[in-house]
Amino acid sequence: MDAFFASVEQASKPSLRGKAVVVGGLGPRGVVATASYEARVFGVHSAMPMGQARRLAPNAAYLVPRFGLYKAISERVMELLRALSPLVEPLSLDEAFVDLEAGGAAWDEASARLVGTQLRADIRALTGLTGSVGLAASKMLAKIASEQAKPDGLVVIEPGTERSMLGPMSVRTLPGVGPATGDHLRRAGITTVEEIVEAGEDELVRLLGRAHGHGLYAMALARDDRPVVAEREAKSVSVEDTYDVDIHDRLRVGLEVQRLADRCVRRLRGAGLSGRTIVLKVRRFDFSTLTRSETLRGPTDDPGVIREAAARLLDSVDTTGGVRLLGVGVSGLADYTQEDLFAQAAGERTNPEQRPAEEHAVAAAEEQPALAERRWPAGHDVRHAEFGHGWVQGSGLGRVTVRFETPGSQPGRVRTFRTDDPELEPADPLPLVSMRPDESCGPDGEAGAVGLRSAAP
DNA sequence: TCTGGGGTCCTGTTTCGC
DNA sequence: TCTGGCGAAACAGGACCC
Repeated sequence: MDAFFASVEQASKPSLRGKAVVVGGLGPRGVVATASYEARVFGVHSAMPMGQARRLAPNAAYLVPRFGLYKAISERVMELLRALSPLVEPLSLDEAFVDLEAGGAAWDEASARLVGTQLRADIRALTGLTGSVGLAASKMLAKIASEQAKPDGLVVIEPGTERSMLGPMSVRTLPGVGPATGDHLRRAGITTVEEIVEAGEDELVRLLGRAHGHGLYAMALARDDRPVVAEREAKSVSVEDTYDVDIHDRLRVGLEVQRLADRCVRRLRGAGLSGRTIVLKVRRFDFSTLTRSETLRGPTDDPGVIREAAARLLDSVDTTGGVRLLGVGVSGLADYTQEDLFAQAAGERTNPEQRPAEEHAVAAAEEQPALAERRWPAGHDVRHAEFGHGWVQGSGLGRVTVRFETPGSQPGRVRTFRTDDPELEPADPLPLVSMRPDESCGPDGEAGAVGLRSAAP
């Protein structure tokens, strides 16, 4: 489901359908998460600085992402996939591999095509969104097929045709070849997949190192026997913040690191995990990034222990000149168990009486009272006592502008209120698909990328 | 008003324990 | 007791992905 976030926003906001929509961070250092196809026409694409996007498409709608809503929709689609096979490997909220052979859902090209077509119809009926399907004998090829299929299509790569299809394609088509590797290969005179094959495995290993070299050579030959893995356990948990302006005050840097450590602990505990290695990440004013890590004697989820480790790590970092980003992470994860207590004792940190106070501190660090404009993030749903359901078009200077419409309605009218208007309150998103089956509310031209893996006959 | 946030994997180097 | 060697962890950085 490519342009997934933008598609969801268009589906839930009738006035945005057919229009340029950009979802991403709206602060001075935000970047584009997803641009609708209409916005891409202006040259806007993901990972682009928001400021640049605004220059290219000044009249687009700019919205903050609503992960909760995207996640809920994603889960419904994943359920559809799991009905096809127990082997479903989500890559992100909007993409997954399905091993159709393992599920017995398909065994040859014809049956796979049928399953793919039905799946796309089901996704549309269930969510009102369109998804694309790529069918092939391996994960790599299914992924390439799904890229070709979007928007709103289905592509099959037939066994036997893989090599000739890949040959003329850019090396950048292959998963794992980004800007750096692409440049590296280009300097060696390699720009297409068949040139990788011609260069030979030894040359690739020489250029890129063992793992990457071998892997890429195999990919170029369309050899990929990586299995679809249903449940992969998380290996790390981290949080990070980029600040609107660089932080110079060392004291403030320390405080932010503590806040991040607490947030990280909340996520860790929410997932029922603890971890052994604490990682501090610092991006300095000049965008140079460094990490410092420390490994404890055993896994912990104790906020005091993690805060102190992060603080120690910060001691070894020079922050003169200012920092633009700070992050705290935990890796070396373990399921949260009793032996934690032992680990903490071994880590000679916390005394038990301290713990309740720390728990309290973590709870109290819950999101701070928001600023007036922060209460009305662009794109979020609201309800007005008189005018009903709508969404925030923009806010500032004590005013908030709301468009009153719902997924099933006609494009609605806009009204402006004071940010402290008592009749206005935040609301939950409405379902995208209305109960009436004859009411179509598909977003326009949205692409999907559900990679499917089918059996080679 | 250039460059997010949350991850994974790999590599080269250093450290540590036996 | 000193030293060397070796392998496993730890550590730091970088590339990549969505």
